[in-house]
This record gives sequence, structure tokens and C-alpha cells, in this order.
Amino acid sequence: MATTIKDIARVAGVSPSTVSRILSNKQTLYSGYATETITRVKQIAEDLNYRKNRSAIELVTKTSQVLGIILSATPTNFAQEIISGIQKEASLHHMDTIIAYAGEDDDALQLQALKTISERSVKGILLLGITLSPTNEHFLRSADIPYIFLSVAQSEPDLHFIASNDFDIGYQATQYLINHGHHDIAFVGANLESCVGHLRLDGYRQALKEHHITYHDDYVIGGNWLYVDGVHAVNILQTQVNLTAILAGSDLVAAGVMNRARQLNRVIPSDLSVMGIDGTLLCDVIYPQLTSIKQSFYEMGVQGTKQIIEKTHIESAYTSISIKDGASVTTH
Amino acid sequence: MATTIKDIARVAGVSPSTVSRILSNKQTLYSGYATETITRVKQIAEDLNYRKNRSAIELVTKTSQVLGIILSATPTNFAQEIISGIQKEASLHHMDTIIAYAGEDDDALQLQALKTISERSVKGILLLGITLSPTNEHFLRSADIPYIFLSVAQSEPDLHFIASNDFDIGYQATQYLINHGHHDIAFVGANLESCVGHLRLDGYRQALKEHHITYHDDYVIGGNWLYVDGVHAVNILQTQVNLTAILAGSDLVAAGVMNRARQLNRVIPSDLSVMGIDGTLLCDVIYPQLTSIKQSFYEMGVQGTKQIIEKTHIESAYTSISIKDGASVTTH
DNA sequence: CACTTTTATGCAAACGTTTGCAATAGTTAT
DNA sequence: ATAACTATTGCAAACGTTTGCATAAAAGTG
Repeated sequence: MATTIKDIARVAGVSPSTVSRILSNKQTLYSGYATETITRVKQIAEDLNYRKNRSAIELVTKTSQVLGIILSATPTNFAQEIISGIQKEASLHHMDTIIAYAGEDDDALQLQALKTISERSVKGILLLGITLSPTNEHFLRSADIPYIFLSVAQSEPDLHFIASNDFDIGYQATQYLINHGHHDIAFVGANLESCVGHLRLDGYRQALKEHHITYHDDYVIGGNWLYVDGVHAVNILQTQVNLTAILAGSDLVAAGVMNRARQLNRVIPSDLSVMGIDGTLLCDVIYPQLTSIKQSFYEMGVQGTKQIIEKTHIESAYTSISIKDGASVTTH
Repeated sequence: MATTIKDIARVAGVSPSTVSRILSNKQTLYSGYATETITRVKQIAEDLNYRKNRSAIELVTKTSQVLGIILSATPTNFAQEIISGIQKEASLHHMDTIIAYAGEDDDALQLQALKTISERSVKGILLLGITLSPTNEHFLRSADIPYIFLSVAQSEPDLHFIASNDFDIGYQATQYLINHGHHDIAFVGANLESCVGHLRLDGYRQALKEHHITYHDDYVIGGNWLYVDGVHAVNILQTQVNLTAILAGSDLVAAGVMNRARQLNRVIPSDLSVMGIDGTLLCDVIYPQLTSIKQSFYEMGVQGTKQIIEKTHIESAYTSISIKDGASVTTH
């Protein structure tokens, strides 16, 4: 029913190949087509409401202008930033993106997403905030499509990634608090079963160690990066009278900490300093503004996309982190 | 290079059609294939690492399992909720989604996105928070693909949408504030050039009118739904000594209002009541918790997707709104 | 004028599937 | 034993493009 290249050819009185070449601006061996033909064909194409059939094109050319993105089911605010970066870079190269959602830790859903993406002839796959199960890891490798992980570092050396150095994040945040005179610092809300959480905790411990502060088990309370985890942590930490600062696993956790602390009549930052991680927009929106370790999410998207598109050797890299100053930390 | 159905056929010693039918679980006229054949073919497919070629399938079947989503460039927090709804419903029907970003008010980008989507044989198009220019509107219609607008109502009767009733939002929010004893109520941060902003303003005015409160031009300050618009509005409204409540165009605006008001030593809600619109997660995260008009974003996504997939007659609908209670409004 | 070169276009194969229609070989019923 | 099924499989066309090669006409060149 829809107009095809042949329809145009018939109306214009030329061959399909002519139409094809004109419509995709391809010059033939010597020069090109007669300008008259070109304008006529283009005009007819427009009149007939012609739309390219991407499936046909992809079938014959065996390539596509599509990037696959695989996301963990819950698209957090920072995933959004990464996607923005991807989009920006992709559109620069006239590429489309297709997005598939994998569950948080659901192998079957992960595989589903991988299949979905790999069945379309995508130019590459960007995996956001995901760690694959061994089986799925194997599936990804055998698909023979360039891929890169974003935002979470991978341990296998051939699984390249662009992410922040999470050890550094924990280390620098803690260092910052110590430099502001804090000594009793809690670390809360991170998912300690995850690689990311583990690394950040390691960084935290290292910073303490370098300043000869004894690590205190009671000061570490796990969670899952959520608002409620911050609330929960404060509830538990109520009894810790010496505590002067809390390092939250994410900005969201920090918000929970701040609100719960306020309910308990603690003033921030004079009674309690709070520091977040991520440096999302949330920092500016809550009160007092949150001091946080800012990650370069947008940059991760851009860099990852670049690596895929430019087909240079794909390799792992850490993006920079920086301190985003707010008003939630004070000198003690 | 990649394995095709023919490769499998050769190895298995059967015809490509057999492989095709087995791999897509299609039964033939009478019963099916021999179980032995079925298991053998499936095994070989797996061994050979076979991946379907979607382009080929879409070409021959002339349909696809793909939904197109067109987004305004800045994916706000609520767009995320809508997308979640779409994803949920889509995956229920084993459909994929492809996302294209159109600029905020950039006709060329809009067209680009429309082309991108319509060239792939998508089952339908979901347009999020977008109003098309007349030309692009025409392009969309002529593509002959089912479409539906989400989250922003359209005036043309054949452009079906699922959205909140924005007049109602303005009306009910204002009503709520009036019922809480407020009389001098500002309306700030909405984009008054947009249809949505206009409707909400109308609702606001209607509520005032019904309670015989004179509409006050100085109480309305436009913006673009952003945090800074809230800050800006409070700066201007400083001089209005009678003001006891502010209705913000969005939750983000409300956050700006609250923070700026606090800087000016106003206590919320005792000195100033603030109400938001959208009912996003932000409401729970900021302090005090924000009272807001909650929109059913997730539901919009689900409903829109359902309409497209189930191919029933597509029609416009309003989703429900409700009051999300916080602590930012007090009785005056 | 007889060539060579240039310009403008067409032919036909190929991409990897799906699917309507046949076809073959057993099996039953008459 | 013949007809009538039934179960299992294969043939070949079609989907809408792209693209290497061929061709025909026109324009230069000596």
C-alpha cells in the first residue's frame, strides 16, 4: 500500500536504481544524474508521500544507524543524564537509539533485553548501570557487536566500561569530611553487596586509615541507594552521640538523612554535616543545598557513544569526579 | 557471516521453511513437525549461535513489534514515569520501543524525529509532552501509523490524547487552597504561552471567581516550569504583604519557591503555604513535604500503549488527578 | 570522420525471512 | 486393493532496497 521506490520509478519513467541513488544522494561512477531528473524524482517522491523502508535498507546493507541501550529497570535520575549524553552524541552522527529495559537483577529479563537488541542490526550496545550474569555475559560476547558498559566498572578485563572510580569517590568524600574537622563519620545507604558499594566503602576506609581514625563497624549501614535507606540509617544512628557527619551513598539517601535528622531536631549542618554522592539536580533543589561528589554522567554517555561510533579500539576509562559545594557540610 | 536460517537448514538436512516454522513455533496445516526434527533444529540453531534478523522479518511480514516514542528534548522526571508505564505495558505484549528526541520547540528536530520513527515500520507512535507545528502535524497524519499524544491535550479533534484535564488541575488546586482559608493566592512558574499553562490559569481564575475573590494580575507570574522560575517569582512577590499562598506550576517550581522563601526568613507553611503540581517523587524528598496535585503519569503510559496495541478505536481521554497531601499547606 | 572519453541511466542479483501451495509417504477405512 | 486421510516436509515467490556492472547516447579530440 505504501509508496515504494518502484512506484516512483514508474511515475518518473526511470529505473528503481535511479530513484534509489537519487534519493540517497549517491553519485555514480562518473558525475551524477541530470539535475532535471533529480528534481523530478525528488518531487514525485514527495508528492507520493514516500517513506524509506528501513528494514529493507538494513537487510541489504547489513548495517544500521541504530545504537542499542540496555537499562536497568528503574531509570534513576542519573541514568537520564547518561542517556542525554548518548542522545546528543548519537544525533550528531545521525544515529537512532533503541532502548530495552532489563530488570534489576533478573537474568531472564536481562537476556530478553540482550536478544531484543542483538536481533536488530545495531551498531553497538551501551549497557547502563548493569552487571550481567555469566550466561548473559557469554551471550553478549558471542553476539559479535561492539559494546560498552557505562557507569559501573566491570571486573572482567574484556568487558570495557566508562565509569567513575568508585574507590576514589568514597575516598575523596571521606577525605573532604575529615578535612572539615570531622572524625566520627558514618557511611550509609550504599548497597554493600554491589561492587560499587564495596569500592566506595573501601575508599572510605582507606581515607580513615590514612588519618589514623579507627574504623567503626557501627558507623556503616547498608541500604539500596534509596531515600528510605537514609531515613532508616538515621533512626539507627540516633544513639551515636559522637557522630558529626554522615556520608550518604547517593544524593537520594542524603535527602532521607537530612529530613529524618531534621525531624529529630538536628540542624544541618551545625549539628550534623551530610554529604551526598552523584551530584544530581537534587542537590540544588533540597534545603540546605547538598554538598556532593559529582560524577560526570553526561560525559559517560558522550564518551561511550563516541567509542562505539568511531569504532576505534574500545577501552575502559574513568571519568572525572569533582566536589559539588553545597551548604550541608560545615567545619567542625 | 552471521548464521542464517539456511545454514541451519543445511546442517539439519531440512528446508529453510521447516527451520523458519519451527523457530517461530508455527504449526502447519495439519499437526506439526516431528518432535525429533524440532529438537534437532532448535539444538543446531543454538549451537550455531543463530540470531533472528529482524530487518528481514519486518520486510516480509510488513509489521513489527516496535512502538515509537517521541519525546521533547528535556526528559523531565514525569516523562520518565510515563515511559515506565509504556514499557510495562509494551513488554507485556512483547513489544520493543524505540525512542527519538524532538527538540522543545524546534520544528526541524520534530520532523527529524517523526521521520526516524515513521521509516521503521512501527506499530504506533506515542508523543510525549509535545505539540506539533502544522506542517509536522500533517506529516504525522500522512504517515498512516496509529498515534496518540500523551500528557498534553490537543485541540484538533483528530489528534487524540491521554492527559490530565489541566483546567481541572488549576481549578482543584486553587479550590484546595481556598478551602484552607487562603484568599490571596499567587500562581507562578507556569509557561503562560503554552496551552497547558493557559488552561491551568483558567482553572485558577474560575475557582477564584466562584468564591468571589477578585483576580489580581500581579499574583500571576509566568515561567517555564523550572526551579529558577520559583525563585524568581518569590523575588517579585516579596512586596505583596497580603499573600498567604502560592500555587506553583510544577513541583520543581514549588521547590524554588520554598527555598527562596526560606532564605527570606519565611517559614513554610505557617508564613506561606505552597502547593505544587505533578505529584512527583520530589514531593516526598523536599522539606517540608510538598502538597501537590498528582497526575497519573504512569497510567497515561499504560493507557496510551494499550490503545495503540489493542488497535481498538483510539480516542482521547483524561486521566484522574488527586491531591497528594504534604505539609506545605496550612489552614489560614 | 573515427576514435575516446564523459555523462546519464538501466539490469539483475542479493540480503534473510515468511508463507501459500504442493508433494510425498504412511495409515485407515471401505 | 483402492480411495481417502493424515502427518511431515519442501518449493518458490515475495518483501523494498542497494550496488556492481553494463549500456547507450552525447561530447571531445585529433
